[in-house]
Amino acid sequence: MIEKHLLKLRARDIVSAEEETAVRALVAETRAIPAKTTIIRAGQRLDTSTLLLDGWMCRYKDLCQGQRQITELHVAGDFVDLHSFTLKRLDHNIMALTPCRIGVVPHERLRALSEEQPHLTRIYWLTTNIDAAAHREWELSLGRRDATGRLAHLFCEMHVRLELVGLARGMRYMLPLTQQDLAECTGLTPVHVNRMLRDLREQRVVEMRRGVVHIHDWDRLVAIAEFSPDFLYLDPEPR
Amino acid sequence: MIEKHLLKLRARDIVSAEEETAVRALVAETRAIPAKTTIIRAGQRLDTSTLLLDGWMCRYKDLCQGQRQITELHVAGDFVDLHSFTLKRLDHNIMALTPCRIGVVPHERLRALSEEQPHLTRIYWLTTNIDAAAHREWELSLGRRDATGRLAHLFCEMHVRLELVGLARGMRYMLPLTQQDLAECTGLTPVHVNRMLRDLREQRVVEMRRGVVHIHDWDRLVAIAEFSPDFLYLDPEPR
DNA sequence: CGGTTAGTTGAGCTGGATCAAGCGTAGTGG
DNA sequence: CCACTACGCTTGATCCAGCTCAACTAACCG
Repeated sequence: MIEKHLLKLRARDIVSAEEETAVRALVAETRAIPAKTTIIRAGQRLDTSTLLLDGWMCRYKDLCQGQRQITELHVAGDFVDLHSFTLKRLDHNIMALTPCRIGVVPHERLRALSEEQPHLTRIYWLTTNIDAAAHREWELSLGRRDATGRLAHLFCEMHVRLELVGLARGMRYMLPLTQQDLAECTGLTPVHVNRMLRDLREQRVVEMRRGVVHIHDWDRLVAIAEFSPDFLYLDPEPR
Repeated sequence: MIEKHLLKLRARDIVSAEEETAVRALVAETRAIPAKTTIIRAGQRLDTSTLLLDGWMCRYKDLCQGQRQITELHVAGDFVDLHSFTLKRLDHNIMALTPCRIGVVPHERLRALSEEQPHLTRIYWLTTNIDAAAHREWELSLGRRDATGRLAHLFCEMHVRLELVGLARGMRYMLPLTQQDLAECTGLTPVHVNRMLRDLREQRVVEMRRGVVHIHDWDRLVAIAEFSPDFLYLDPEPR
């Protein structure tokens, strides 16, 4: 099930057979996580990182009156907190949105990798930089796109990312988020998310029902979102 | 003038004398940049990175109707686009806000460093992860803080970051941004920024006049911003 | 079949946007 | 030295996208 992770890496650079072996050797154990569990809290000291093998997770931050902002979504194949290897503690929480299977990667293995595998280290460095690019794209959404644009952009982004790991079937994919979750991604209220989803549905652009997104008109969706996949860095290049 | 950069690194980990030599050897040439110049455009292929020695720069993204979002501010000592080493081209533009002096760092030197200096590589990886943490904090601002909170948070963040490199004098520091620039950082309009600055001034919390920020009441400012410096990772730890 | 959670809709409100005008000051050129 | 210009700051009036509050409905589940 680490296959999805390898698909992600290979979309960005060549991974040799030996490197693949090194990647496979990272995971010390796998674990099941129930839905709606916060597995990592901000500030907590960490000595392992989490590779998401199956399910959906998110990073989020809270303000003291309970307002929550989800800063990134994670799908199977994502290294959810690879950055904790250098940061040692996180500035955000990590929560399972659905039941998940994770691979636990001890930091000492990453450290050994960083001493012995400079190329693979650059690839992993790259993946954290791609995470940051997604954060920037979300900053643009939150700061400058209107409500419909934010939702449309999220649907575009997730379509491309899921297709990459084989989790989209044509113009349809699973997105097991509630409207509350979508609101926390987009900086809106659940009520307004609901209305904007209705608009998009009535315009026959996208439809989201019981955790399934169905894109009726990709071009219109891209136009509404002003979506460009550049920030996902999907052209493999030697690093 | 690379001293400020070393101050930043040493706030996060121990940098040995040899490593310091390696850092100093990164800069191939220095260059002066006039104010209001976009030095790097999204998509452009890069083979050098930019170390900001003096002045102010920002990363920004545009939507097609001209709405602009600044995604991060940079001060002297920051490695403005270290991430271009692994990304090869950026998803955002980089602009000088003031006249700047920069150090040009060829990617081949970073590549050699990544082959020969695993510890320093981890430190630089860390600094790009701290950049990402700042992006997350801005996502929280843009998504969930109100206009006053966003401005207050920006003033807190810049105070801490400037103090670190010796650019704050007590509760006063230079912030050479126009109200238009502040609006592009905070996802607001210049008019609304102006009004919220007036509020903060009349409440005797902060004052910003002709590019100088003067904090009258740090505790109130922190409370309005719900500011915590955790996302800046200022406790040095071995990586 | 009753309880719980998520989605839907309506009515009214408000934070921040928009539009427009005026002001202060630094530079520029005559 | 003053007129002129340009740019950034300030303020007022009005508008609207998205929020709040509240009630209702649909789906799921033990």
